[in-house]
Amino acid sequence: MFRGQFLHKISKTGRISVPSKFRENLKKKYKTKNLILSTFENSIICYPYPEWIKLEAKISKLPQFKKETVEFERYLVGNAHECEIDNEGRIMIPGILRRNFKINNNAIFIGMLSRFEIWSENSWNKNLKRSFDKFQNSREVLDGI
Amino acid sequence: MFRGQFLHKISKTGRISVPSKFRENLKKKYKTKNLILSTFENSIICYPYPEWIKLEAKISKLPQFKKETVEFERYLVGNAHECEIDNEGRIMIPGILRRNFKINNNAIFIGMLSRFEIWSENSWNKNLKRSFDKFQNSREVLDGI
DNA sequence: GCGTATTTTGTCATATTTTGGCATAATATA
DNA sequence: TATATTATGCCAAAATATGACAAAATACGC
Repeated sequence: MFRGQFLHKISKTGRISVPSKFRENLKKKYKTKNLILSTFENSIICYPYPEWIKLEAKISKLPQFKKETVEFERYLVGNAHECEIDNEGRIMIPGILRRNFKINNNAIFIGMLSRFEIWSENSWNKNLKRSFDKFQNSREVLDGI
Repeated sequence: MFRGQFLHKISKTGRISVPSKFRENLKKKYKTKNLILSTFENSIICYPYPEWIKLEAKISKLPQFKKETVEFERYLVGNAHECEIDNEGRIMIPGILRRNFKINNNAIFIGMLSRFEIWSENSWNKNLKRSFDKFQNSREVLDGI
């Protein structure tokens, strides 16, 4: 499970090291060094490759010419970049994602159990504030399960 | 599988390099350098040659005189251009397609699993905004699948 | 606390990918 | 047929990604 929050630096070439705890989980649970980075709200969302494949299997069954499903596919798959963790434990975040999310210096990794997110420090801080306000509501969701 | 998003430049003569990841996939999975480009919504849609052949097989089973299917066929098949990836990894986008989609300087490649799309930067950005609004909803669709 | 091991970061060299330019070939147009 | 337009092949520059190594920072055991 991916848990917790980590602040890491990005190199000029767009490389950033994945938190070692996340790497450990990837290895043990998923037996992979591969991630798919895609986009969700204001962050980059990272799926272990096997998790993403499950998702993709579903997507590939959607109709190819129906407007809504095509838009959805375009969005989700069109933003999905595969990347491999190197020997130093780093990934390269493609330039286009870095630009889209204005991730320059520091980034924040957020564990989300079966996946994790990467935020620019700025938007995380903004988001955090909003989240705190909403938190009171969203926590009640759990009580319903 | 074709995934991700890539911003590339078009030469004055209409050539553009196909993202190397896409080329890799074409080689491994389809063992071809040939694409069929056609039109779909506001973009150029690109099929690996073998995928296009499958599509043609489906299309040929459609009723031959039904208004909607004929129009669809005319649109998709009537705009289809075959093209080959050259030694530098580039294709030539036929002038007629470039003009139709106002693709001048930059173009964006969008991976769509079994195929990919080429957008002018402008219309992609416009489309992106619309999609963003819908995304929150469409993503929840996945939870239901 | 201190020393050791691990993790994260920085830097450099190399390889790959993308782009630009130009000369020639093919095709269309007058 | 001559001319303009468009397409292709080839080479090299520029931009970007990757691999390897080592320094700095952090975590961990005692």
